[in-house]
Amino acid sequence: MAEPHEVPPGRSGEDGDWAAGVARVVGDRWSILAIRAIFRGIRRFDDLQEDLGISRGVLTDRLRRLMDVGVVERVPYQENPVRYDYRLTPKGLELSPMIVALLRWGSKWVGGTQHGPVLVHKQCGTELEQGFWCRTCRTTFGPLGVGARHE
Amino acid sequence: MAEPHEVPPGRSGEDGDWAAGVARVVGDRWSILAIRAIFRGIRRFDDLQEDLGISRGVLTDRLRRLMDVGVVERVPYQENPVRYDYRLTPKGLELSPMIVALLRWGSKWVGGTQHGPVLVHKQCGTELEQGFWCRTCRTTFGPLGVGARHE
DNA sequence: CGAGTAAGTCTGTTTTTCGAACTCACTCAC
DNA sequence: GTGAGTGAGTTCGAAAAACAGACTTACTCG
Repeated sequence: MAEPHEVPPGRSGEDGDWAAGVARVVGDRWSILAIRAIFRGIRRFDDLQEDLGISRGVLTDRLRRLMDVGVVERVPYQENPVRYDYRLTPKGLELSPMIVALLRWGSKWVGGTQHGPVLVHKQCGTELEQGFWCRTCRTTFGPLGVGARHE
Repeated sequence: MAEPHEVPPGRSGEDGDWAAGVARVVGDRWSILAIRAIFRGIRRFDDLQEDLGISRGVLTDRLRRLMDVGVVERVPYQENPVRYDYRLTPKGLELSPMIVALLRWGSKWVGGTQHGPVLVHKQCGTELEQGFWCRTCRTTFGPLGVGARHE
């Protein structure tokens, strides 16, 4: 397997905004794990804290950061006293291809013997494949079929 | 848009190995950026250091870590003195769906006005789509079509 | 009243991260 | 054969972030 040089030319340093924005989301271990936890339906501060095994201060900070970036939102589910649900915004929900890619990669390469849950097409139960799809050629393809074009 | 609860049941804390393994790869801002840089063809220590704008000590550490995990390998391209190319292993190359997902998400949501390079199907130049593919139904689908099955 | 719950904040200690300078082993130009 | 350059690191002290766990606030329920 060769490396696909052609993916994105230019210096990484140039897109400081890309790096800055994306790093705030996947730039540390807790952010992705938190997104994954919310993605799977855990919504409250204490539940997240216990599920992740993260210190409360750091969780506060990460959630605040994810809200700043607009990936997570906090909606009150009661007043007096105010209590919140954390949920993914549409922007956050669109991270799912990334989460799924990570989940699949993890279960293939770091799972050891016990594989985690297998992801399937809900309608028919077939194990899903994730890949790139060309609408014109009506075909799927892997990493080596990817090129880049500048706009 | 609703949250897809059904993705992975169980506690996040249970899969300590998943988290541990995966966190070593995407668990900090430099690892993903380094993988992305190598993915795009940057291979040498000094080039990586300049491209990423990372401190040398941290780069040394990250590369070592990625080698430990087996995502990156170091191959000598000369002796006397020994000098190395860093490249992705097959395991590392298979992170490309994740990288691509991140690239696309980033260019949609954090790019601002200037969009980065558009990823295309190399054979025909059509902008690629990334999604989930069901071999049985011969169809692509989005995050809400994903379910989970335990093995 | 006392216990419980939810969502944090606060504190002092350990870990990471940082930039910048330094090392080592070699090559190439003069 | 001396001086400059290169590639791949290592070492240093200072600054930032992460940690566990106790505390706070504001309610409700028995």
